[in-house]
Amino acid sequence: MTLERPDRDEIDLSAVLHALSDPQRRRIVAELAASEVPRPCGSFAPAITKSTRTHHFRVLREAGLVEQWKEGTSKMSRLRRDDIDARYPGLLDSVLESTPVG
Amino acid sequence: MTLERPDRDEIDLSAVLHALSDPQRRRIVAELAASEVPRPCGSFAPAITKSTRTHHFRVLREAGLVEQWKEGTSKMSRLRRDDIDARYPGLLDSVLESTPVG
DNA sequence: TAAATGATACGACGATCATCGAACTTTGTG
DNA sequence: CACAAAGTTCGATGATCGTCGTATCATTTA
Repeated sequence: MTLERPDRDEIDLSAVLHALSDPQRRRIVAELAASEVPRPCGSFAPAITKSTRTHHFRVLREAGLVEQWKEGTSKMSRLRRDDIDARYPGLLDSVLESTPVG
Repeated sequence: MTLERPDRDEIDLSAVLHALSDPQRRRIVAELAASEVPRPCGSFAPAITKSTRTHHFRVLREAGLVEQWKEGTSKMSRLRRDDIDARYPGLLDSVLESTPVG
Protein backbone atom coordinates (compact mmCIF):
# COMPACT_ATOMS: atom_id res chain seq x y z
CA MET A 1 0.00 0.00 0.00
CA THR A 2 1.93 2.98 -1.27
CA LEU A 3 1.20 6.58 -0.41
CA GLU A 4 -0.01 8.98 -3.04
CA ARG A 5 2.63 10.21 -5.46
CA PRO A 6 2.77 11.66 -8.97
CA ASP A 7 3.03 9.38 -11.96
CA ARG A 8 6.26 9.39 -13.86
CA ASP A 9 4.81 11.59 -16.57
CA GLU A 10 3.52 14.09 -14.05
CA ILE A 11 6.81 14.73 -12.30
CA ASP A 12 7.35 18.46 -12.57
CA LEU A 13 10.84 19.83 -13.09
CA SER A 14 10.23 22.91 -10.98
CA ALA A 15 9.08 20.75 -8.09
CA VAL A 16 12.06 18.45 -8.44
CA LEU A 17 14.58 21.29 -8.54
CA HIS A 18 12.92 23.04 -5.65
CA ALA A 19 12.92 19.84 -3.61
CA LEU A 20 16.61 19.31 -4.35
CA SER A 21 17.54 22.90 -3.60
CA ASP A 22 17.29 22.27 0.13
CA PRO A 23 20.49 20.84 1.66
CA GLN A 24 18.65 18.67 4.17
CA ARG A 25 16.49 17.11 1.50
CA ARG A 26 19.46 16.66 -0.80
CA ARG A 27 21.22 14.87 2.01
CA ILE A 28 18.27 12.57 2.49
CA VAL A 29 18.19 11.83 -1.23
CA ALA A 30 21.91 11.12 -1.20
CA GLU A 31 21.54 8.74 1.71
CA LEU A 32 18.64 7.03 0.01
CA ALA A 33 20.68 6.65 -3.15
CA ALA A 34 23.56 5.15 -1.22
CA SER A 35 21.55 2.66 0.80
CA GLU A 36 20.70 -0.68 -0.69
CA VAL A 37 17.58 -1.44 1.30
CA PRO A 38 14.71 0.92 2.15
CA ARG A 39 15.02 2.54 5.54
CA PRO A 40 12.55 4.17 7.89
CA CYS A 41 12.31 7.95 7.85
CA GLY A 42 13.61 8.23 11.36
CA SER A 43 17.01 6.96 10.35
CA PHE A 44 17.70 10.01 8.23
CA ALA A 45 18.94 13.46 9.13
CA PRO A 46 18.90 12.97 12.90
CA ALA A 47 19.79 16.61 13.50
CA ILE A 48 16.32 17.89 12.68
CA THR A 49 13.00 17.47 14.40
CA LYS A 50 10.52 14.76 13.61
CA SER A 51 7.97 17.20 12.29
CA THR A 52 10.51 18.89 10.06
CA ARG A 53 11.55 15.51 8.73
CA THR A 54 7.94 14.68 7.99
CA HIS A 55 7.70 17.93 6.07
CA HIS A 56 10.82 17.22 4.02
CA PHE A 57 9.67 13.72 3.14
CA ARG A 58 6.33 15.04 2.00
CA VAL A 59 8.02 17.56 -0.27
CA LEU A 60 10.21 14.81 -1.70
CA ARG A 61 7.27 12.50 -2.19
CA GLU A 62 4.99 15.10 -3.78
CA ALA A 63 7.82 16.11 -6.11
CA GLY A 64 8.04 12.49 -7.21
CA LEU A 65 11.53 11.85 -5.91
CA VAL A 66 10.60 9.37 -3.25
CA GLU A 67 8.16 6.53 -2.81
CA GLN A 68 6.84 5.73 0.65
CA TRP A 69 4.86 2.99 2.28
CA LYS A 70 4.02 2.01 5.81
CA GLU A 71 5.57 -0.99 7.45
CA GLY A 72 4.56 -1.55 11.03
CA THR A 73 5.07 1.64 12.94
CA SER A 74 7.69 2.82 10.50
CA LYS A 75 7.38 4.51 7.16
CA MET A 76 9.80 3.24 4.58
CA SER A 77 11.24 5.28 1.76
CA ARG A 78 12.75 4.47 -1.60
CA LEU A 79 14.32 6.78 -4.15
CA ARG A 80 12.38 6.70 -7.42
CA ARG A 81 15.59 6.66 -9.34
CA ASP A 82 14.20 4.86 -12.37
CA ASP A 83 11.37 7.35 -12.78
CA ILE A 84 13.55 10.41 -12.32
CA ASP A 85 16.23 9.05 -14.62
CA ALA A 86 13.66 8.29 -17.27
CA ARG A 87 12.02 11.67 -17.09
CA TYR A 88 15.08 13.87 -16.53
CA PRO A 89 18.12 11.89 -17.67
CA GLY A 90 21.33 12.81 -15.94
CA LEU A 91 19.78 15.22 -13.49
CA LEU A 92 19.90 13.06 -10.41
CA ASP A 93 23.35 11.75 -11.25
CA SER A 94 24.81 15.22 -11.54
CA VAL A 95 23.21 16.35 -8.29
CA LEU A 96 24.25 13.24 -6.39
CA GLU A 97 27.79 13.55 -7.65
CA SER A 98 28.06 16.87 -5.84
CA THR A 99 26.19 15.87 -2.69
CA PRO A 100 28.23 14.01 -0.09
CA VAL A 101 26.32 11.46 1.88
CA GLY A 102 28.21 12.17 5.08
CA MET B 1 33.80 45.65 -16.74
CA THR B 2 31.79 42.73 -15.41
CA LEU B 3 29.37 42.83 -12.54
CA GLU B 4 30.09 40.95 -9.36
CA ARG B 5 29.59 37.22 -9.50
CA PRO B 6 30.81 34.14 -7.63
CA ASP B 7 33.97 32.41 -8.76
CA ARG B 8 33.61 29.00 -10.31
CA ASP B 9 34.66 27.30 -7.08
CA GLU B 10 32.15 29.26 -5.06
CA ILE B 11 29.08 28.37 -7.10
CA ASP B 12 26.68 26.81 -4.62
CA LEU B 13 24.53 23.90 -5.67
CA SER B 14 21.58 24.99 -3.54
CA ALA B 15 21.64 28.42 -5.13
CA VAL B 16 21.86 26.95 -8.63
CA LEU B 17 18.98 24.55 -8.08
CA HIS B 18 16.87 27.23 -6.47
CA ALA B 19 17.58 29.61 -9.35
CA LEU B 20 16.61 26.94 -11.85
CA SER B 21 13.46 25.94 -9.97
CA ASP B 22 11.62 29.01 -11.23
CA PRO B 23 10.06 28.54 -14.68
CA GLN B 24 10.69 32.13 -15.76
CA ARG B 25 14.35 31.92 -14.88
CA ARG B 26 14.66 28.53 -16.50
CA ARG B 27 13.18 30.00 -19.64
CA ILE B 28 15.71 32.82 -19.59
CA VAL B 29 18.52 30.34 -19.15
CA ALA B 30 17.17 28.25 -22.01
CA GLU B 31 17.00 31.28 -24.27
CA LEU B 32 20.51 32.28 -23.29
CA ALA B 33 21.73 28.79 -24.05
CA ALA B 34 20.09 28.86 -27.45
CA SER B 35 21.32 32.29 -28.54
CA GLU B 36 24.74 32.62 -30.08
CA VAL B 37 25.45 36.22 -29.20
CA PRO B 38 24.82 37.97 -25.87
CA ARG B 39 21.56 39.86 -25.69
CA PRO B 40 20.27 42.66 -23.52
CA CYS B 41 18.07 41.74 -20.57
CA GLY B 42 15.08 43.45 -22.08
CA SER B 43 14.87 40.95 -24.90
CA PHE B 44 13.99 38.10 -22.53
CA ALA B 45 10.70 37.06 -20.99
CA PRO B 46 8.63 39.97 -22.30
CA ALA B 47 5.59 38.83 -20.32
CA ILE B 48 6.95 40.02 -16.99
CA THR B 49 7.70 43.47 -15.65
CA LYS B 50 11.04 45.15 -15.92
CA SER B 51 11.61 45.11 -12.19
CA THR B 52 10.74 41.43 -11.96
CA ARG B 53 13.15 40.71 -14.78
CA THR B 54 15.87 42.62 -12.98
CA HIS B 55 15.18 40.50 -9.92
CA HIS B 56 15.41 37.25 -11.87
CA PHE B 57 18.66 38.26 -13.52
CA ARG B 58 20.16 39.14 -10.18
CA VAL B 59 19.21 35.73 -8.79
CA LEU B 60 20.77 34.07 -11.82
CA ARG B 61 23.92 36.15 -11.57
CA GLU B 62 24.37 35.68 -7.82
CA ALA B 63 23.87 31.95 -8.26
CA GLY B 64 26.69 31.96 -10.80
CA LEU B 65 24.61 30.94 -13.79
CA VAL B 66 24.92 34.18 -15.70
CA GLU B 67 27.56 36.78 -16.34
CA GLN B 68 26.52 40.36 -16.98
CA TRP B 69 28.19 43.52 -18.18
CA LYS B 70 27.03 46.93 -19.26
CA GLU B 71 27.14 48.02 -22.86
CA GLY B 72 25.77 51.45 -23.48
CA THR B 73 22.35 51.69 -21.92
CA SER B 74 21.86 47.95 -22.11
CA LYS B 75 23.04 45.20 -19.85
CA MET B 76 24.24 42.15 -21.67
CA SER B 77 24.03 38.60 -20.35
CA ARG B 78 25.90 35.42 -21.05
CA LEU B 79 25.32 31.94 -19.71
CA ARG B 80 28.34 30.72 -17.73
CA ARG B 81 28.05 27.34 -19.30
CA ASP B 82 31.73 26.46 -19.00
CA ASP B 83 31.79 27.21 -15.28
CA ILE B 84 28.57 25.38 -14.51
CA ASP B 85 29.56 22.41 -16.62
CA ALA B 86 32.93 22.24 -14.91
CA ARG B 87 31.50 22.47 -11.42
CA TYR B 88 28.34 20.38 -11.86
CA PRO B 89 28.82 18.21 -14.95
CA GLY B 90 25.64 17.25 -16.73
CA LEU B 91 23.36 19.37 -14.58
CA LEU B 92 22.70 22.16 -17.02
CA ASP B 93 22.38 19.78 -19.94
CA SER B 94 19.72 17.73 -18.23
CA VAL B 95 17.77 20.78 -17.19
CA LEU B 96 17.99 22.40 -20.61
CA GLU B 97 16.89 19.21 -22.26
CA SER B 98 13.58 19.48 -20.45
CA THR B 99 13.13 23.22 -20.81
CA PRO B 100 11.70 24.40 -24.12
CA VAL B 101 12.96 27.76 -25.31
CA GLY B 102 9.59 28.75 -26.74
C1' DT C 1 20.66 70.64 -22.70
C1' DA C 2 16.62 67.94 -23.11
C1' DA C 3 14.42 63.76 -24.29
C1' DA C 4 14.47 58.92 -24.74
C1' DT C 5 16.11 54.32 -23.63
C1' DG C 6 17.36 50.48 -20.59
C1' DA C 7 17.81 49.04 -16.31
C1' DT C 8 17.95 49.53 -10.94
C1' DA C 9 16.16 50.76 -6.16
C1' DC C 10 12.69 50.82 -3.01
C1' DG C 11 8.89 49.59 -0.75
C1' DA C 12 4.94 46.83 -0.63
C1' DC C 13 1.82 42.76 -1.22
C1' DG C 14 0.38 38.13 -0.55
C1' DA C 15 2.39 33.48 -0.79
C1' DT C 16 5.34 30.05 0.41
C1' DC C 17 9.10 28.13 3.15
C1' DA C 18 11.94 25.73 6.90
C1' DT C 19 11.69 25.02 11.43
C1' DC C 20 9.82 24.13 15.89
C1' DG C 21 6.99 22.17 19.96
C1' DA C 22 3.04 20.13 21.70
C1' DA C 23 -0.71 17.15 21.08
C1' DC C 24 -2.42 13.27 18.67
C1' DT C 25 -2.72 8.71 16.04
C1' DT C 26 -1.29 4.26 14.83
C1' DT C 27 1.01 0.12 15.51
C1' DG C 28 3.39 -3.29 18.02
C1' DT C 29 4.59 -5.42 22.61
C1' DG C 30 4.88 -6.22 27.68
C1' DC D 1 -4.91 -2.90 28.98
C1' DA D 2 -1.00 0.04 29.36
C1' DC D 3 3.07 1.48 27.50
C1' DA D 4 6.48 2.56 24.00
C1' DA D 5 7.94 3.71 19.33
C1' DA D 6 7.37 6.09 14.92
C1' DG D 7 5.07 9.56 12.36
C1' DT D 8 1.50 13.00 11.62
C1' DT D 9 -1.18 17.16 12.44
C1' DC D 10 -1.66 21.67 13.86
C1' DG D 11 -0.61 26.19 14.79
C1' DA D 12 3.02 29.56 15.03
C1' DT D 13 7.20 32.18 13.81
C1' DG D 14 10.54 34.44 11.26
C1' DA D 15 12.51 34.34 6.65
C1' DT D 16 12.42 34.35 1.88
C1' DC D 17 10.08 34.56 -2.60
C1' DG D 18 7.81 36.32 -6.97
C1' DT D 19 5.54 40.06 -8.51
C1' DC D 20 4.27 44.75 -9.07
C1' DG D 21 4.32 50.10 -9.56
C1' DT D 22 6.71 54.13 -9.05
C1' DA D 23 10.62 56.74 -8.75
C1' DT D 24 15.34 57.08 -10.02
C1' DC D 25 19.77 56.54 -12.34
C1' DA D 26 23.01 56.11 -16.34
C1' DT D 27 23.82 56.44 -21.05
C1' DT D 28 22.97 57.68 -25.68
C1' DT D 29 20.94 60.73 -29.08
C1' DA D 30 18.42 64.65 -31.06
